[in-house]
Amino acid sequence: MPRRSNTFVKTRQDHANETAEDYVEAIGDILETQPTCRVKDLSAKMGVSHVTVTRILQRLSAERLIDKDPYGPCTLTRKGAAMAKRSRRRHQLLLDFLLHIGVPPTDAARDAEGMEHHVSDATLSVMRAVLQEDSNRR
Amino acid sequence: MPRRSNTFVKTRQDHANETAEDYVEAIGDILETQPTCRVKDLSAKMGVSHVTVTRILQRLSAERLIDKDPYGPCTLTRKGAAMAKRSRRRHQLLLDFLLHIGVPPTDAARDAEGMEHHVSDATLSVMRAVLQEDSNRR
DNA sequence: ACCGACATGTAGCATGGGCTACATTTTAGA
DNA sequence: TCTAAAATGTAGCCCATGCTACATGTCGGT
Repeated sequence: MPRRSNTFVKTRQDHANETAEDYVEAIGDILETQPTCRVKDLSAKMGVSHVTVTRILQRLSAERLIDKDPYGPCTLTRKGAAMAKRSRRRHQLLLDFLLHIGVPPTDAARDAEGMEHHVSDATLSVMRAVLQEDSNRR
Repeated sequence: MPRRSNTFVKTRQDHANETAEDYVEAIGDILETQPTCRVKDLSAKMGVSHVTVTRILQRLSAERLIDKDPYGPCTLTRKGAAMAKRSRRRHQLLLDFLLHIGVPPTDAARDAEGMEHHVSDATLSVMRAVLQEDSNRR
């Protein structure tokens, strides 16, 4: 996924980080609705094979974002939980904003997923401000 | 780049399409400011090595998005120009919207780059509507 | 006309994320 | 308890995108 201009060069590392955020967030979501998060839960949620999930979980584990034993469920470390929380907030704010300006829920949900990793803090702040302003107004 | 939930599974194909759009749009941009678009122009603009550009241009050529001879400059085919135009509009609309709601120009530019491929037509329509509405209002 | 500098192409490697096929472990039910 | 099904892991493949190092083509100036 290339980026234009001298302002920003996207590396594989960035890419891997996005994936990490996606998975950590997904794990967080799952752990809110059920006691454990298993490979099969993630493969269902992410729409990929269990093999892909397994490999990615190995990386997350190496990066100390999750704890996981072979054949066991996974849990978030403090670090992982923090990342999940940040990611979740960002995601939620984006979704709220899209809904607020009138995007149909289905599209808003999909777009929020995709845009999540590409929205700067500056833009998020503006979105938050717009939401607050308009909620005060009524 | 994984996607969540049953609603959407991102494939390698999607990925390649994004890259194609990015490059075709970049070629279009370059051809507006200079008579020819060369590999080195693209590698500078995209921030990658000339090798990466060369390989991607081969794919674009195979897909009939560009015309290119070895060691020569590249031009957009009708198909490529159409894709570039669509991409450009989308990009511009997104950028205008971000600026409109008050995102600082530098951040807006970066975010528009990243979000471009993740914003649905539904959301773009809403953004267009917001822009028009507010321009009428004043 | 040639030669050197620059542009472009090619070989070959890495990494990430996708898969199928097969191996192993867990676990539930007979 | 023991065995079959389900879950997970491993081997090994594909493709996209990134790179460096090296090979080849182009072009301008002497």
